[in-house]
Amino acid sequence: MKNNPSQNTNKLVNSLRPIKKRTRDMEVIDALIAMIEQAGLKVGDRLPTENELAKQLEVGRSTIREALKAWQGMGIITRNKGAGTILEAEIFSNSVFVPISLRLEAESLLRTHSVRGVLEIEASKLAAANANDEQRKLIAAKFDILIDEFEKGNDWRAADAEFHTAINDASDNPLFGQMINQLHDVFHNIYEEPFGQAKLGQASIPLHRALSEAVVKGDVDGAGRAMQAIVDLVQTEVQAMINEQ
Amino acid sequence: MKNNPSQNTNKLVNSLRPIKKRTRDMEVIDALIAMIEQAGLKVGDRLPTENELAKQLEVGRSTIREALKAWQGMGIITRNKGAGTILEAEIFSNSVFVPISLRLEAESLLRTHSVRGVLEIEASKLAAANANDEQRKLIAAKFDILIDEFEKGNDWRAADAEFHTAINDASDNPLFGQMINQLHDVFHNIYEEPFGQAKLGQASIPLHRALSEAVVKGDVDGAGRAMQAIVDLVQTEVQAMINEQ
DNA sequence: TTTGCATCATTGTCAGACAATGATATTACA
DNA sequence: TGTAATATCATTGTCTGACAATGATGCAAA
Repeated sequence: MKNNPSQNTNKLVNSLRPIKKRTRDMEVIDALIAMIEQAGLKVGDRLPTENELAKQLEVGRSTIREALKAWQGMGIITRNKGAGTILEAEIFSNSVFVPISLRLEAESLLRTHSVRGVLEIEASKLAAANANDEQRKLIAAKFDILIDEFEKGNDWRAADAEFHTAINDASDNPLFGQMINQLHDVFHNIYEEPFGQAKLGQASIPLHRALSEAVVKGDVDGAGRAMQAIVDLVQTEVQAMINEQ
Repeated sequence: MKNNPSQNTNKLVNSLRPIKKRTRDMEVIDALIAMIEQAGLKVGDRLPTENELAKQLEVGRSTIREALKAWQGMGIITRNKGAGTILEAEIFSNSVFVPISLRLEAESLLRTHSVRGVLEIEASKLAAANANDEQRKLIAAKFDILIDEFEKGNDWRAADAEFHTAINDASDNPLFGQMINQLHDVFHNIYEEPFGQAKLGQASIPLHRALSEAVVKGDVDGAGRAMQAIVDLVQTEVQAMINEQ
């Protein structure tokens, strides 16, 4: 083996970062983000039509369409033939999107639930530690609503979601809430397909009292244990449902 | 207020699920998935050209392009002008995508790291509990490589990634590994932009020995503690880097 | 062995046309 | 007057054909 320059050049090359290729529709995306920020468009608002955008940005309509298609794939917008294009998610100039793919199977029910459980337990502990007075009051109030709906025999799922959202918001790390919500959606997408819409978690509602109280009084370990108990109970429900099937 | 039917209809309506609108490019996507599964295409393989796909599926090329654009937005494929379209992620007929949005800022560094930390700690504990002999051997071997590279002063980041991947794989829940990897990517995307490519985590490498040993010998609590120590150390590094800046 | 060049294949962009559909206004009818 | 059917329009979905821009490949030249 002779004197080989490739080793040296490799080290040099490794210190380089790939040059970003900027295609036209990336610039369209940037322009759209700027437009949305400047116009103050909120979730649910309608975007300008494709033709308007094309004329304004001086590009072809197909280019606009391809850019919008990428956003549609990421769930940022929805498009309706005959109607228009609706903004579905908050978007900022420095946003980054992380797509995670899952396979929809019975087993992934347990998997998503167990990952979500880990995150929710941590978020509960953080909430117990970090929540301010206002947030603690909100959590207590959401719990009252939840237990009220539950005891009246109403559909408590919306109240349950609000209760958990209040806790996740109080964790001081919005990423927990985001990921938990996404996993929640996936979870329900999975089990509603093959299993119909069972009210999973019914038995765990009474356990929420301990969670609420622990978070409100700042008992970090207690919050963790309470949430753990809820997660465990739901898991046995899921397991039973899978076995039945 | 007269007899109002909306209350009753609401209850009925709530039990319905939205009908999925099937547009043409969704069917193109389905056909593509079937094609990829049937042809056994792997990550890194090239897809047929747009013209071929259009002719084969008897749709216009623009329809093919829009379908591919959606996949591109989700990171499933990359497309290169002049070259072709490359498969970048495994894809299955029952995959579902979870997009998560983050803002690129210093604080989200800490946030992503803390969420990732929670997941990695749990994955380490699961690995200690569930790994089979083969996986334990692999983890030990990956650790040897890592420490070797580290002591030689080489770039240890690839070895580090392989070590953690071995642990995550042994957790028996692939979702942990998936989400951890995605967060890892986000983390590095964020900090490489404003901070250059610092070798974050350098000081934590020696701590990996305790983690490796605990996982290999099945010490669940020990694995959790070791991973927690690593996470904490990296967090202080990140915090210091942010403060410096 | 490397460099420069010609050629080809492939994706990117554009324009124009028509179809399909949702929203809205108008009309007909009870 | 209120409701249902209808007509009209705006908007997205799809197709066709064309050309531009670029990466890959093979060949010749240095």
